[in-house]
Amino acid sequence: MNESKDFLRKIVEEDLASGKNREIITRFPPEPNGFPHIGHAKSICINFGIANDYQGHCNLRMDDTNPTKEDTQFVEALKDAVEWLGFNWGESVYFTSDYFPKLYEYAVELIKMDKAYVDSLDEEEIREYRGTVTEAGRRSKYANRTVEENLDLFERMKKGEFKDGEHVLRARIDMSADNMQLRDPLLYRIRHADHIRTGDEWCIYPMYDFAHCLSDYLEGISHSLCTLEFENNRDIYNWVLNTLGLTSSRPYQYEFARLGINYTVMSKRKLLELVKGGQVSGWDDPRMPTIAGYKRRGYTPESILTFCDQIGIAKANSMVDVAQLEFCIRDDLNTKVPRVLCVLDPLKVTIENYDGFEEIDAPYYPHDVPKEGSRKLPFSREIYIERDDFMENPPKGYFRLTPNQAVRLRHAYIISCKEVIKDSNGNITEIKAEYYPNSKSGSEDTSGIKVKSAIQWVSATEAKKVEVRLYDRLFVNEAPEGIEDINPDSLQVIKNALIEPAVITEKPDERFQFERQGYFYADPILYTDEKPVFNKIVSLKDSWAKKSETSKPTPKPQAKKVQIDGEVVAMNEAQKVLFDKYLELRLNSEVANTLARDEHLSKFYEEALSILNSPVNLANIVSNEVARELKQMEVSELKFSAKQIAELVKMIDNATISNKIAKQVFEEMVKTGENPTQIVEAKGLVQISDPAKILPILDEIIANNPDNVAKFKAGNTKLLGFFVGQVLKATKGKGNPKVVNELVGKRLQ
RNA sequence: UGGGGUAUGGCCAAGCGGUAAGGCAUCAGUUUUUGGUACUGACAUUCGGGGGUUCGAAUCCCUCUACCCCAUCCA
Repeated sequence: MNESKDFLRKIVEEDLASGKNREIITRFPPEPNGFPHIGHAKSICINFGIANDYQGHCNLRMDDTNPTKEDTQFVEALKDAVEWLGFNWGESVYFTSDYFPKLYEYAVELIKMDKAYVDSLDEEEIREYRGTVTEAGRRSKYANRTVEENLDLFERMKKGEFKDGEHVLRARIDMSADNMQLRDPLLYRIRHADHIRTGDEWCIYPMYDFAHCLSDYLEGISHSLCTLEFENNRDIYNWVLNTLGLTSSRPYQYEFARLGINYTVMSKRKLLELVKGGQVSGWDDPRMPTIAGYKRRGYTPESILTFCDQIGIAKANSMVDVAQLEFCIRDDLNTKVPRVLCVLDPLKVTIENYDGFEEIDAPYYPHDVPKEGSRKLPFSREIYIERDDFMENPPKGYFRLTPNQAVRLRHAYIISCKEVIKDSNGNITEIKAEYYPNSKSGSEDTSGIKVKSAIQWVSATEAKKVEVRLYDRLFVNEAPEGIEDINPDSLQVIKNALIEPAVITEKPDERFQFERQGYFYADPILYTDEKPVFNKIVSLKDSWAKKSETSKPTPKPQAKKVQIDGEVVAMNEAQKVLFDKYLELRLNSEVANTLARDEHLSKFYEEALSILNSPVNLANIVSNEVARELKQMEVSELKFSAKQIAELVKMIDNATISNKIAKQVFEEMVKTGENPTQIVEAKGLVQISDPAKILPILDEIIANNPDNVAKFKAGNTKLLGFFVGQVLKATKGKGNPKVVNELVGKRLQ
């Protein structure tokens, strides 16, 4: 289906193909300090999904290195979430705390290597000494303690001889590193606190940067996949493993963008605020973006999985539209759940010409859902319909019941309105109606009456009273900051909705479509037969509601953003001299500019120029191709020389090869450092300019692509490139593109 | 501001020098006893802006701009 793979899977496939890894082991490493949300679901899908795809394994690991924040209720929630989503972590759940003894040993090892030291600055001093993003930091005076002192101090830290914050263990890296994370990062801190698993066994705890890479290593993780904000931490990740010499079959870290959804908050801190502040009923409130919330609301694991699959994996920060998630759950439930009739806001209808009672056999599933099953729908003289489904003065385009418009009762008869009863305030309290006896739904309908819609209804005496909870988005703002953006109407509890009896007595499912309204879920906690409670999972799409909305205020003005160009740094004297000289050599000013501003490039260019007097072509290839290579390495590391470039350009100049071939040759030179002439000879890359040789190839291509020929002739000139490309491909790049171009143009005129 | 990232339709997202995939949303139309579903069609002459290289650039080079991350004893 979808052939394109995400960049992580590409990396994995390359590593497998190159033999770097034999087995793919990933891990999902949450900190048990909150309930997992849909962002975690994305991470779970990535880590478990990739492991599954490549017959590997994914560890579930609780990253429990901070005893003051973690709690066992969260480890349970995490396990629930993974399990509910359908993934299997195998034998056991891992805990970073299981590695505390090993981690301690590694720390001692670093101290012995003099790569770590005990610092005794206080918190504020440490911050101060770290410097800022623009200023280098300076090393603490404690950094020059001897290895013996450090060993002693660290051991005493472990023994509990010091108070919280008195000392920390730090890596000795570089206090002036551009990457702030490398400014002697903390490895261990003292925390006299009870840990959820180790209790009071430890009073020093490893920091994330130290514990994570080593835990990965210890578990034999091959690919450590995390979110973008850890990009800066990758350097320490590598430093720790490299410094400890843990380099064979070690893990590597790759980062992807975390999930953002509009009208939703996704940080654990903010979610915790909602829970603590009582804005929601708990972590599993159906309005919460937590896995527990979605589960409680009635989302299926499949729908979440599909969603994660649809949004893709990339490195660009993005904000996914909630509509995408809603689509996934609708799409899933559409083919799965029974349709039933429920009236949320009942309006009484008395069918004056109907006496008696009957049970109508009604299928649970519509014609387009291939599932079997039906129930009995009681029908009688008094029924209830949705208040919205009657209008005394309807707008045009209204399909439901009006004084002049009949409507079908779904699965039952067609009725028309005879009289509207109102109370003293003018509110409609009842409709007197008539039914058409020969209009019964199905083959029995011989009435010939055409109605515009069918509406839901329930029989007054048989209907069951149910509570229905309607949820709207928790926030009114597309990018909510916090509780100030909360939607005051996100929860609407309807105490007296009426539902057909089969739903309660037969219980054909726990999820239903209430016809014409949406999908609903029997609340797994509150639901009882005496007092049924349903959560709305999601509305059905409603093109009528959209149409009848008061004309939208936003046709959006949106002028195109004017982009202001910044100042370009001026050239210095030497550069200016070069620039002028290059202009005199008739170089394009942009090329001259590129060359003049880069010392290495200009030197390289001058050297090549001294060998071959072809200033323009040399300049072009140096400022483009050579510049690319020089971005990644020093001149001295280049495998090719200026002399070879001159040789290459010479072949372009005398038309032995085309620019296209030159690129191919250049690539080879980059890899092997071979002489261009040799490459051309060895590969037979001399270009073909003879039309007599090209024409037959072109004609064959034309014959094989009649569609594209037609399109081209119809004016789609973009296809010129297609034909040229095809010919070039057929000649393995040797066709002279200029000639080919001309020929295609002529041939297809 | 130093460093590290990222920019492709309203929202995601493929694409890696040769015809701008796909999904969501939107808009039309067909089917429909759910204003649902399904189906059909429309929806980027252009890839953050500007230059350059090339027969040909979203893709290569130069440059500018915008946004995100890093200065927790959090992860």
